Amino acid sequence: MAKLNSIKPSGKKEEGFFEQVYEVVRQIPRGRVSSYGAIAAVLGTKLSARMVGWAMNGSHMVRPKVPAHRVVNRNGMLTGKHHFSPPEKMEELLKKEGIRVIDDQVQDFKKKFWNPQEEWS
DNA sequence: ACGCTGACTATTA
DNA sequence: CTAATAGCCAGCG
Repeated sequence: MAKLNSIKPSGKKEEGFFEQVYEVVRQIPRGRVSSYGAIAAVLGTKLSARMVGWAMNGSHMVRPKVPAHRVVNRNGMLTGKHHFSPPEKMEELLKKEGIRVIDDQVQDFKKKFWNPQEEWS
């Protein structure tokens, strides 16, 4: 385990890349899912979707809560489900939203895919 | 200031 | 078809 902290909100306002990601993810409507690459593209870092996922790391403590469970990888796989608490909560939430999740994979992901660029001018 | 890590993505073997 | 590697950007020690 490398660093357990990674992101630490030490009272300082983390204004920047993170808040941007949170905003976009919060725009995701219920019953829809998005991908890191798509969000990254809106932020301008489409070449590095890693930053998006990393930002999500802080989404857990960010207020208001960020629907990170609606964000999956390009394959529709719940790669970040292990970062939830508990991880099974992610697919459970998605299922409740009407999204079919089988084997950590979003069914009809392409159909449920929500493009942030559409809502994000 | 330099280096490392990271919930990804695309390309090459 | 599956597996492995490279590229990417931003924050923290």
